[in-house]
Amino acid sequence: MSRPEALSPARLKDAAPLFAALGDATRLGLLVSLCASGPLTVTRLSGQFAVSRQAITKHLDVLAEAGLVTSARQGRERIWTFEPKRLEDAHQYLARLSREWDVALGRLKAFVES
Amino acid sequence: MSRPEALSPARLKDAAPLFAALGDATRLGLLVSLCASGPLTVTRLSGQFAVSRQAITKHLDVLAEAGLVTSARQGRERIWTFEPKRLEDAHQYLARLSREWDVALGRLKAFVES
DNA sequence: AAAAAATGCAACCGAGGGGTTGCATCAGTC
DNA sequence: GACTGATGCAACCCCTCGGTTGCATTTTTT
Repeated sequence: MSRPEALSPARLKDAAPLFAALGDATRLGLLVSLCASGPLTVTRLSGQFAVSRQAITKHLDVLAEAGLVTSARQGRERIWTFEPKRLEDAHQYLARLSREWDVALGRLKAFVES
Repeated sequence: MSRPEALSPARLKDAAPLFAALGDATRLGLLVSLCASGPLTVTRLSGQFAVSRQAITKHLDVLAEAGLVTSARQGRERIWTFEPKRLEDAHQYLARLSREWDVALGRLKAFVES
């Protein structure tokens, strides 16, 4: 059993694809759009970017694979929706790293003062 | 003037490379090592991973480019140190996105109730 | 001064990422 | 049923990424 805060290699393998999905300006832009304007279709989204609709589709697929968006067919169009859960996961990873660093600093301080 | 919380395209262009640097399991592992064990050299770090020293060097260069680590020559070796500032930046980006979403939800709620 | 350790530099390689274009398909609309 | 709009699918292209190997360079150490 590992503490829930531990940053095990297994956790890293889960975190990496998540951050990778966030590591593209167009994809971040898509998330912002979906956050601000609410659920949208591909064609509507691609109107806001300088790339083709198919390129946007691929980006949305990547975001969906990472769990950052979901989609649902509705008649002849597909609606894409932002999914805040995974964003919280990403936040947790960063918090854990940060905490690990603080702990290390504490150890160093204790060592210097001893 | 844009509010400091706004997620402008300019901010996204800054955030994307940062998240991209975090989007690799080996690089996340390097950050964890540097956090937990304190500043280390390349050879010492590469001992903990299954890839060559040169591969680790490239990863460290990527992390340095993103501002997540710094390095300093010391005699015949180079010491790599974790840099917590940029991690805080990443955290801020996520928080802004999350907040934007909450605002949108609030608007939706107000609309439904009107 | 010679050997050993730590790093730097450069070329190369295969896979995947981001983008495009063209065409097929499917669902409303007149 | 014919037309139009929104997607889906597939092939292709170029370039970056992660990784390798081989060798040069710089500092210690003996």
